[in-house]
Amino acid sequence: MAEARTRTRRQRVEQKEQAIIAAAREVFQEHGFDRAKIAEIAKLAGVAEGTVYLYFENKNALLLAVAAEFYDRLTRDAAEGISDLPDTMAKLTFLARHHIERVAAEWPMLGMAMTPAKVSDEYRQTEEYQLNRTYVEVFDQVIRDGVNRAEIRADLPLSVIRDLFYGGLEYGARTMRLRPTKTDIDETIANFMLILTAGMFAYPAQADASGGADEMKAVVSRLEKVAARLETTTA
Amino acid sequence: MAEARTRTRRQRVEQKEQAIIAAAREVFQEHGFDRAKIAEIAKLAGVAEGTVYLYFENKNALLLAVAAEFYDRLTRDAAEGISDLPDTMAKLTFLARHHIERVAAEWPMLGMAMTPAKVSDEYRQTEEYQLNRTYVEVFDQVIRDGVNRAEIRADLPLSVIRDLFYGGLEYGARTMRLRPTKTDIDETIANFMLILTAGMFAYPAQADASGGADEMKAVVSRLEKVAARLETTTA
DNA sequence: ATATATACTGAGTCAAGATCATTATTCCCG
DNA sequence: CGGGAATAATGATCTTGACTCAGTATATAT
Repeated sequence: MAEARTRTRRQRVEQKEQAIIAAAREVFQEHGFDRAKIAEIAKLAGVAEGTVYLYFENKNALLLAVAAEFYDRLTRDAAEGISDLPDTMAKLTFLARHHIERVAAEWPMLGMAMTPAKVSDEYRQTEEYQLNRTYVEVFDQVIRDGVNRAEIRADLPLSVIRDLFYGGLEYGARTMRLRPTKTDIDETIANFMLILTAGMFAYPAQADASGGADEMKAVVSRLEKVAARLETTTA
Repeated sequence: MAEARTRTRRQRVEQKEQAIIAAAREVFQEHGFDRAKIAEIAKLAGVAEGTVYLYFENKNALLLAVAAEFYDRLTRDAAEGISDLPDTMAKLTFLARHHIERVAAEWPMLGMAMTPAKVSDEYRQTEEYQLNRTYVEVFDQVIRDGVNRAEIRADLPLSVIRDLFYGGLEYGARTMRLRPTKTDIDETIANFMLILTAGMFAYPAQADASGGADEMKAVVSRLEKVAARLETTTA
């Protein structure tokens, strides 16, 4: 009896917490962190301003709660998405696409929260760090597996691979967001993976067994696109 | 005479502006943007709080002025540093080192200023964008040269290469900053370049029989000419 | 020397995050 | 039930810091 009532009370409390988080997500999404006002969040959640501070220490903690939900989904979906894929290449391609799509959608809001301003040990004790670490662990495991399966070179530090992968994706997502003409996400990811797998240099290692036919096709294709664009622009 | 007096007045004014910028740099450096107080900057610069607003529209404009100085140095040093280097590999290695060292030193302060919060066309009209674009142009030119010299694959969009390079470096710099044990910068850069040049996959490098190599060069050459013309026309 | 223009000042305004004394609600038990 | 203890919620109030502006000082021109 007391059990049941306590539970319903806790449920009510948790429901209110969820309402606040949901309101915060919406307001952060619309205005960005700095311009979002606690007053608006409170109003949208149907509580008084002071109530927000009963549930969250401050505005940052509120952002963090929103980020935590986001990361949970992100991590779960990443782990789920790669589970049935056959090899490292397929897994990484999936992760790249998954990341770029999610990040493109929510980075404007979350970037602030997740970009570490602190230093060293201090940062490692933040919740941001833990969230990020859990997420990135999915990627790390793919790479470790890849090394074991002899699909990935064993002489590269995992951290360098990881930084290149996610750093490149973050910038790539930004570029896509800023481009007026929509860039093709599949093509971007394909090129991204191509560099990571085969390198960008034109050294002998570049070509596959087919004697460079694929690359030739790619170049010709780009040539045609550029030429076409040149015609329309100057015409 | 009037000339001279006008000049000395302007000099005084510019000197004061410099004093404010210098003070701002110091205070931003110490506390980060959000926690930096205009009051402290004004005091350090030896002017009243209101005076700061005669020189800069607001706190953001002040940060931007600091960023502009930083980018000017950064761009100049980058262009200078690569001028005598023999090939693309050497140039990129230099740029990577140069970037990671500078960014590691000042990103905590400047990251906020230079990370675009806005979207699309709006962002392109900001000064941040122009500063960044000028800096990155040095890199872009290295890549274009590399393609012309057949050192870089011609089938990759420049933007993807650029995003991977600078995105990877930004994350790499962050990792080095956060690592308690100092990681070796030379080793990190070497690994970074290794992935970018040769890829991280363990596939056997299948050398290209030179069949088709000449044709490829010819196509690439034509492509680049067309692309160059396109750029000058639309720029 | 005086008038005009230019530069500077810092007390005051305002917005928004955070606090806390007060009020409302829920729960427990006689 | 009913009253009182615990818990939850409120919003007026406080605080901080970016920004303004009416007034003052300094420089320039005639």
